[in-house]
Amino acid sequence: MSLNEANSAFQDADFADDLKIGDIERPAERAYQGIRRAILKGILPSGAHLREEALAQMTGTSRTPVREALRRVVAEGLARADNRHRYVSDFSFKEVSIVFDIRIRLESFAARVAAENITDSELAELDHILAEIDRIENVGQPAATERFAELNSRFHNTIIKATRSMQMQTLSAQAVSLPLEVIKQFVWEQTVNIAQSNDQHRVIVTALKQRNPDWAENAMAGHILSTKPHRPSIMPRG
Amino acid sequence: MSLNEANSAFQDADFADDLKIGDIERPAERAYQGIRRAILKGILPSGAHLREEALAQMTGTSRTPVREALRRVVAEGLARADNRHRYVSDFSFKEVSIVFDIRIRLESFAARVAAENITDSELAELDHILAEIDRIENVGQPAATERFAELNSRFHNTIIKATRSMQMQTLSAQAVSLPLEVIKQFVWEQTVNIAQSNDQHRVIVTALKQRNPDWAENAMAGHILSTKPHRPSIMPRG
DNA sequence: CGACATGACTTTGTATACAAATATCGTATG
DNA sequence: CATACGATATTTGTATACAAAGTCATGTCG
Repeated sequence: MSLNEANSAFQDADFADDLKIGDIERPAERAYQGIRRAILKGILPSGAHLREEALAQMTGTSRTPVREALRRVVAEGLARADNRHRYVSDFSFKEVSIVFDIRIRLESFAARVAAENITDSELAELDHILAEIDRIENVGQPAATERFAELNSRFHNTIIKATRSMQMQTLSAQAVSLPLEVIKQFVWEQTVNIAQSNDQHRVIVTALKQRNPDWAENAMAGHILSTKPHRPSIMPRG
Repeated sequence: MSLNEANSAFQDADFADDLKIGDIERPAERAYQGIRRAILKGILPSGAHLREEALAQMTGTSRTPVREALRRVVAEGLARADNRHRYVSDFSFKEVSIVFDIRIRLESFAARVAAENITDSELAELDHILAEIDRIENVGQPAATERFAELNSRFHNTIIKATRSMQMQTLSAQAVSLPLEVIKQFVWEQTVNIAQSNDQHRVIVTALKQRNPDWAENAMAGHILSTKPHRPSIMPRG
C-alpha cells in the first residue's frame, strides 16, 4: 500500500492551525478532534495507517490520549482496527449509503419509542430548536450550514434521549455520528435545504406531541430518507 | 448511592479463579474478560462505580489495559460513562427489550443486504454451522448451551460480514454483543430451544441461497423476535 | 538464483510516576 | 444547628520509559 506519503504528509506542517485545535487544552479531546478533522479533511486518506507516535506529534499530545482518541474514532466508524494497527476507513458511497439505511431504521424506531416517553419539557425544547433553525439567515453560507448542523444534531439527540434508554443512546450515537460528520463535509454544501428539513422536523414534533408512535416513526424515516445521498457522484472520496 | 459494598466486595477474594481469567496472558484481554464477567456475574452490580485501580488489582493488571478494557465495556453497553467515571449499566427488562428491537431492525437489514452480496463459500460456511448445531448433544446442559452460543454467534456474524460493509460490522457488533451476553446469562437457561432456533437458521440460509432479500430480511426478523424475552419475570436483575 | 535465517528497526503494549481534578470530611463560624 | 470553608484523600488524566511483537532488509547457504 502507498500509505507512506500520507504519513509523511503531516510531519512538517503546522496542523494545530489548519485543524483548528490550537485552543483545545485537554489532550484527549485535542487528540480526538485533531484526528477526526484530519480524517474528514482528507489529510489522512482512506487506508492510511494511524501511527500513534505520529498522531501524538500531529496533535501536540502524547500517545496515551492518542490511543484513547483512536478508540473513539474506531468506535465511530471513522477508522477500522486490525490486530494491532488502525487504518482510516473508506467513505465509499456504498458505505455511507448503508449507514443511512441503518440510521433510517434505528432513528425511526427511536422516534416511535420517544412518542411514548417524551416529556413536555423535551417537546418544548424541540419547539425551541425548530424556532432557532427558522431564525438561521444567510442560507448557503458556511456559518449558516454550521449552525444548522449543530441545531440539527440537538434535534435528533433530543428525540433519542426521549426514548429513556441508555442503550438506544449509545447505539444511536455511533450510527448517527459518522453520517452527520461525513455529510456535513461532503454532501450538505450541495444538497442541504434547511427550510425543507425544518418542515419535516415540524411534522415529527407534531407526531410526538400527539404521542402517535406510528406517525413519528414514519415521519422520521421519511426525513432521514430525504437526506440520504442517492447519487455516487456527490461523494468526492468514493 | 450504596456502591461501596460493591467495590469492597472484590478486594479480598480470589477472582482470577472465580472469573476464569487465570490463563489469559495478554493484560488487555485479561482485564476486559475479567471486567465483563464480573459485570455479567453480578459481582459488579448495576450502578457500581468502576474504579480503575480496583479493577487493575482484580484482574491482575495495571490501569493502562483496564482503561482500554473499560472503553470496550462502555462501547458494548455493559457500562456507561459519565464525565470521568464509569458505572455498570442496568440490565432492566426495558433496556434488554429495546436492544432486541434494535437488533431486529439492524440484523434483518443485514440479512437483506447479505442476500445480495453473500458468496458461495460463505453459504457453505453457514451450512457447516447448521450441521454443527445439529450435532449438539445433551441439550440443556451448560456445555451444550455454551457450544450453541458460540455457533450461533458465528452464524450471525457470518451473515453480517456477508454484507461487505465495515460500518455494518462495526455497528452490529455493538448492538449484538450485549444481548447475546445478557441472554446467555439470564434468559437461555430457561427458554432456549436449539432445534427450533436451527430450523429458523435453515430458513434464513435458504432465503440467502435464493438471493431473496425480502425473504431473508423477514426470516431474520422473525428469528430474532422469537428469541426476544417477552416477560419481565425472566430478568433476574431487573 | 532462490529460500530462509538473522538482526536491526519500527510500532504497539504495559507499567508506573506524577499532575490535575474532584470528592470527602472535619472544623469553625454565623 | 446549619452551612461554608479548607485540608486531605481519592480518583482519573497524562507523559514516559521500557518490553514485546512484528516488519523488513540483508546476507548466507543450499
